[in-house]
Amino acid sequence: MLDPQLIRNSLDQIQLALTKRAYTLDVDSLQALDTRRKKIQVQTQALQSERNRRSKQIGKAKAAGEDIHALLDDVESLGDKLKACESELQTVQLELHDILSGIPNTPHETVPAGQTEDDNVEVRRWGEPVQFDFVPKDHVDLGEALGMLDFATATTIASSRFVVMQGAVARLHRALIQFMLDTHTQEHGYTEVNVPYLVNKDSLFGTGQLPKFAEEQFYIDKQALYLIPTAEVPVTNIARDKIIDANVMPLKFVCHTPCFRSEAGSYGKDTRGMIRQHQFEKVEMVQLVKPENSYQVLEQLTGHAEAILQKLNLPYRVVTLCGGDLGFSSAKTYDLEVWLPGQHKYREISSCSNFESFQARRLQARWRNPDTGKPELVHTLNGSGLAVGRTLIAVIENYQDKDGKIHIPAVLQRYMGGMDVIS
RNA sequence: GGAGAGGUGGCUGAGCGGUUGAAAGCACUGGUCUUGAAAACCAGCGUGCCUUUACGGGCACCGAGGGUUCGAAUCCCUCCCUCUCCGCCA
Repeated sequence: MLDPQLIRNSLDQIQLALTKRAYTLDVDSLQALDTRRKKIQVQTQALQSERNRRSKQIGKAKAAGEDIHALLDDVESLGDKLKACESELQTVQLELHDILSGIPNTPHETVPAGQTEDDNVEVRRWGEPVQFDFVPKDHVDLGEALGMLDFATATTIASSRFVVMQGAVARLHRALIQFMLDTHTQEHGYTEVNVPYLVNKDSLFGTGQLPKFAEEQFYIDKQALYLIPTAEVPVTNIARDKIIDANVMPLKFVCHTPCFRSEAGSYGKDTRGMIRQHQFEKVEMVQLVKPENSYQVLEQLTGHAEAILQKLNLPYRVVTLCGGDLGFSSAKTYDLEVWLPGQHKYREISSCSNFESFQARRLQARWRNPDTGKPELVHTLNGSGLAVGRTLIAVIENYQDKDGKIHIPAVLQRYMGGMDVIS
């Protein structure tokens, strides 16, 4: 949610910023609604004030043993008027809140203009795609040939967009998780957390998945809980309705969870293999920081995700998302794209974002600024470090040999009981 | 799932229809005292919103949402959560 203060006072500026993400803000109706809100609020509060004043008088008169009938008659006429005003105020405030909570974050000034992912700007590349002296296979062919990836069985168990992993590939998947968690906790200073995989509405609202993206979520009607689409939701919500002590900041959490996405609206997309699944695992980094640091932290956090790819020796590039490709809550996002020989393409494997105070305002996640003594909104950031399923794909495809064996990256061998090749 | 108890400010905890945004204590901040510190004493100390050039004034908030009343932290209803005991269970 954007700062209502800014919306009132600098609406044109916000509108201009939002054009970068091709979002058109209906300035006129928003302004008209807020003017109405203001008028009704002033009126309501005046009536409430009057009622309070007279009720106090009645209290005093009664205590003094005076006759209160005249006073009661006097206050009677207030009631209906006040009720009407209060309910109208509530209606208008709800309407305003609905509109406000549907407006995306304003992009940071360094975010490039553009409509689609084709307009994203490459920042840097790391590593050289391997030149194979044979035609490289994709992870589906490799995994099925090894008997360790089984999409058909998963479909009979659940539906499409699931997978069954077996043997050394299942273990490699687990090894990746361990390796990522160890790296972030031991080398990057994150605290490991374990969180609920089911969350309530308020949590999803807080991070911005609701109300706009309800279709993307798996929902359990009976208990009114949602399966998490990313650890970002439960982990960031650790700070909901809290005032964080300045001297424990920044809060840095790393968390491994499964993620569940309905993938509504992406029917034809990435139907082959493990790229786009209803269920996948991810290691997520989340930071809650002082506002003045957040862009510096975004660079660091992106570096932490890159470190995993570098240790795995997987070639990748970093792109800055353009305004049109930016997520709803994000002010600036770097995507990390790993080289997949099977697709002969760079594909997204991590997304690192600064949400500034956008999520914090929805969450009421604050810290006490020692300079002002007042609670102020924190800035929230997160980044995948990394998407485990896609990392598994990248390892399988980049480390294949002409016999269809998968060589295990050196940093993972200790998690594989010393195994160095899967065959 | 059954029975009971309870949810009040950063924390502990009083209030159970009127002048209570809320006693008291702790914590915190400023001051006095002290070479310094501690102790003691004095003062201050919730959040959001509206209004005002400013000083200030006003409204709302005692788990959430409704209701009764001139007036609700206090009474009634619904829901959520926590704790204790019993049952069931990884």
